[in-house]
Amino acid sequence: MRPTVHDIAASAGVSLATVDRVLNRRPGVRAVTRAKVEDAIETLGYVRDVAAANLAKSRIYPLVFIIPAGDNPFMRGLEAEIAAAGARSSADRTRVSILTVPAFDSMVLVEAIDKAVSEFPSGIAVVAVDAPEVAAAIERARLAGVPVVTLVSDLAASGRDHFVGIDNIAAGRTAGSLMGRFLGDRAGPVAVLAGSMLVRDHRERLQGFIAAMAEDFEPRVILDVLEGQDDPMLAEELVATCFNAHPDLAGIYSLGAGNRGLITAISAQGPRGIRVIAHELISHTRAALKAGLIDAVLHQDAGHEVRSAIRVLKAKADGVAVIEAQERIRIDIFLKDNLPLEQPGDLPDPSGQDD
Amino acid sequence: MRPTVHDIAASAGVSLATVDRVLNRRPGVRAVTRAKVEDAIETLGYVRDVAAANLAKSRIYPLVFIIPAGDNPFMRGLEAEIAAAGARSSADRTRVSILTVPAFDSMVLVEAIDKAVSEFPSGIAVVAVDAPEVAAAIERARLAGVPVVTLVSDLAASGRDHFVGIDNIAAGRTAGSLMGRFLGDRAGPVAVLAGSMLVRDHRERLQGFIAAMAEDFEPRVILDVLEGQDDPMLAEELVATCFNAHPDLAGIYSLGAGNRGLITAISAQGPRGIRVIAHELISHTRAALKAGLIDAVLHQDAGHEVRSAIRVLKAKADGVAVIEAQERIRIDIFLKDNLPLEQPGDLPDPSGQDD
DNA sequence: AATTTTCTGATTTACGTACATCAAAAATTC
DNA sequence: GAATTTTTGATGTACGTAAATCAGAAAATT
Repeated sequence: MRPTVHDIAASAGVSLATVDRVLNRRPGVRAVTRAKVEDAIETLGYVRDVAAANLAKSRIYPLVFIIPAGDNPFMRGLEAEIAAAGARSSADRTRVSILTVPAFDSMVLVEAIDKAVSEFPSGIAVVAVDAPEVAAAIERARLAGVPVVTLVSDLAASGRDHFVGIDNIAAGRTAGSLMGRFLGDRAGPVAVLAGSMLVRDHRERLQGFIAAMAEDFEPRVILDVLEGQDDPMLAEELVATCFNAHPDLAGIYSLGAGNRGLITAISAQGPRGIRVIAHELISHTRAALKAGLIDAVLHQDAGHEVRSAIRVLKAKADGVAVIEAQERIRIDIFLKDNLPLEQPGDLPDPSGQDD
Repeated sequence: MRPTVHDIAASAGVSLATVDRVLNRRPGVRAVTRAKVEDAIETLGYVRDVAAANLAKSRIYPLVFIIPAGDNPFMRGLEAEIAAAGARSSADRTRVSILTVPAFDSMVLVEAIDKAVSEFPSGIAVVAVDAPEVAAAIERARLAGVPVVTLVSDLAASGRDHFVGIDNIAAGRTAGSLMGRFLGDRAGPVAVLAGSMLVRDHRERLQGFIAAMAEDFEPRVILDVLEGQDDPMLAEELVATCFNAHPDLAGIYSLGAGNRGLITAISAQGPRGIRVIAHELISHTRAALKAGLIDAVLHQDAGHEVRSAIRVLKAKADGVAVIEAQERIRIDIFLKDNLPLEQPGDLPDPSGQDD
């Protein structure tokens, strides 16, 4: 049996109340007594029974998720996963709420963070825009004692407690490596379609992609990045223009959420054997993968990210360690041959694959 | 606040004791009264607080893992992950024990299962050999009321409650698809190195590989499968012989655990531009991937599988539902560009990436 | 109607921790 | 050494559920 507070008290030769004072950092314990207790805790290997503690405290963890608004399918899938986690929330003593803010707008995001902090939640998860004022807001949250994790897109030099998301440089490198191999000897330049260079994940993917292409597949021209603002119409227009300007285009890497526009533009072209690698498995990319319009899709599992964010925030709130390996988010690579089954519960988009 | 048993009792107009009898299926409740209580449960949306219940029961879950012995690095990594989960076990009220049995030996496996069942654990996780006698043993476990999950390798038509592992047909298809694309126009046959056709996962990978190659990359000869029994020496010999017999060999798919032998044989050959796809990211395949000897590694995360098996067995023991998406094991695809960092804790092998 | 059997209620203890209160003891200050 | 302050002990209640006991009520049987 694992030791309890009673065992600690007996072993240290003090009362239960004193043990409690030490454990919960309550005042009124002499340093020598505290040391005795901590000694007993150490030697007996006591670990607090969190379930019992939470029961006694009847504690709940209010968590706030701040994510971009708009019709970005990945973000809507993320929102659905957050809601799904919220529906299960009674089981893990957590209550999640969702705040949506306009995409790529750091000032509104800052306001949202400050507002969330003012209600002293147990933790905040935020899809960050990479700007100094956002970092400052997160720093304020930290000072207020509210743990913050960044979700999907990270933030340079901020005090966030943890980043829940994939290694986007590695994702870009992977895309580059696959693109290089898929192209083989085929000549022609490669285009890159992004959402915005204001978000760190897009910048990092681009960086990784260019680096991998340069290292291993030398004489390959990579055209200037097309910024589609994750807007289907704009993305379609940019891609179509690019097709016209470069009849010998060999491949496209779509690293943002402009996939609907991309797919429309490709379909309109007819089969030209262009290699296409995209991000996020949603209904459109899934269909395009099956149809052979897209060769590979890199993916991050929104459900896993949400559950991971919740676990991490709870752990930070309790001041306990997380299982690092469990919280590392994978870069999933999907070909048409390893598509997961579509879940009935998947509303518009999410692919439903997880930890 | 979520409703408690007291609320149910009040709402149904019965006593706490009766509610308890209904909730825990104790005898001595008339059908009409039971209906009243269940009604109240339904309308109030009561869900039992598992933490409090476990506290009251001071219940622990003894779980048994039965895995192959021998120096198969993946299995040793699995064992390490089970041990790691065991070290954390106090937190989740579980106590795991490990039984190792000779690989590919169904009779010994049957004995091990029967022995485990005889001690009435809360659940059993077993790396199955696909044989009828094993299925029968699992059926006996079921009849004894012990939940069973198969781990890594599944079992045809058995009463196992759940399979924790990847979709091996999809894994084989993915390998085929990658192989086809990586080869491009390069001529020459493709070899397949397996461990044993006695385990279902190897059979299914082969099946998927052949199917994908046949469908999408038609005129490509796939040589007869080499069965290396997951033995480094034998595997090396088989591969070397194959090299000699087929100087124009274009690719190798290693779907079992014979990677050390494979890598030795490839290194001995010098650079011949053969495309190699292997399974399981362990120290050898990781090094070979970095060195360019292997092009891609398909992987299943042992840590995730162990945690998933524990979650599922606990859920089955409690008779509650699992989060399906969380328990789906991914097929990880690693290129040299998306290798996860090596964890200091990774003893010989496991790659440490998870849910 | 009397008896037996089956249900139901009331109550208590327990799980491991949190938290509050009040008294007693020890240490500190003057 | 007396007064004060700080530290410690003892005790009780609470969290939500499990499980047991015993008495009493209701139903079924005779």
